[in-house]
Amino acid sequence: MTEKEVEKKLSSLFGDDSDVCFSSEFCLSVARSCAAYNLRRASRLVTQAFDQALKPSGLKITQFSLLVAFLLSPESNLAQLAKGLGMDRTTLSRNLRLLEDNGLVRTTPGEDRREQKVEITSQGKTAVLQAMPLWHKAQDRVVGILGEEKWAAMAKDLRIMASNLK
Amino acid sequence: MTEKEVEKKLSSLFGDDSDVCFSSEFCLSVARSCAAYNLRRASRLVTQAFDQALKPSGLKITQFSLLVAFLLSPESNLAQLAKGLGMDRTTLSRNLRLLEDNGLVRTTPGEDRREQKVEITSQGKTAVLQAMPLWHKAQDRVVGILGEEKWAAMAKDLRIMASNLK
DNA sequence: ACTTAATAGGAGTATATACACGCAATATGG
DNA sequence: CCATATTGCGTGTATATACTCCTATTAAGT
Repeated sequence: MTEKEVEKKLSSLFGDDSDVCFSSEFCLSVARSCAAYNLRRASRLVTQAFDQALKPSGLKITQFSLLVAFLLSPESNLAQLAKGLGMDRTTLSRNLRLLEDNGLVRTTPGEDRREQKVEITSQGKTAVLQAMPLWHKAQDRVVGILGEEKWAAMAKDLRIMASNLK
Repeated sequence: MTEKEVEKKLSSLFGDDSDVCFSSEFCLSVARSCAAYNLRRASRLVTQAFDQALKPSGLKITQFSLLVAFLLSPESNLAQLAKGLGMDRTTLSRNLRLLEDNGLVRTTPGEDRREQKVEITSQGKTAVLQAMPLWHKAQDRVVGILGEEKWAAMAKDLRIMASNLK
């Protein structure tokens, strides 16, 4: 089947919409409005900014965030943590193993022997302390783009979106 | 060196701040304000929502976005596209290869024989057409959380952040 | 107590992402 | 014209992410 025949078949299947669908205007409106595209792009760029800033500490922003999360919820098991982080359980497991291999956290079985409890090590604490001023610098830079107020509003809305999708 | 000795060393290195730094209050304020954490979490959850919705089409939201981007900028080479997408050049290359392996796009060398031009195939167009109503459904669901207006404002701010970090 | 849920977590596989490095083609300065 | 710089892109490696299936442990129902 030639390309033109396919085009005709598409037209018969989807009607005149198929032309509209491939128009620059339509594609542009999809790209500009798409929640996933806009969030993912910003997320990529912000992640890069933080990772570059954190480089001297040897941590990536994902790892820094995890360590702070462990400090915040030392009693949680992995599933609870994953839920709070809006992250798949298995993703957390794997990110965790990396931190463990680097000696930043320690995992111990809970009383319920199915559970794993996570403890931050002194090495992990040192890393967080080293990273903290670097984090501040990146945070100031990124937040400075919109200004404190707008960022606070966006952060609030991001949390609302997250809590509605969990 | 025991854990306690490490704690003491940390205190002498960083002063009283090290205690403050590990307090729940402080960690909570970091987690609540961190641009990377908040964006990444929302991005993960929104991505999951779109991926689930798009499942019947066989596309992930990343692939759908790329196809729409190719439709929008058929003249761009990979580096230009990557810049527009706020994505590393090599990431785009690899995501592209996947689409090519699945027959959704075709790459041809440009006149400048260093360049690769990307063309969407008829199979790719069919996939986009199939995915479009599914995308709409996910988009409506996600945007509905905040409402059209707030989402439009957030999308605008996300673009501002992105353009300032590129 | 025994059977059956339900729960906590890991392993296999696949995609998404980026950095460091290297190669080929083009552009540029002399 | 040639040497060098620049540009466009691929590969190797590492991390981040999630889905599907699997095992071990505990909870619940009878």
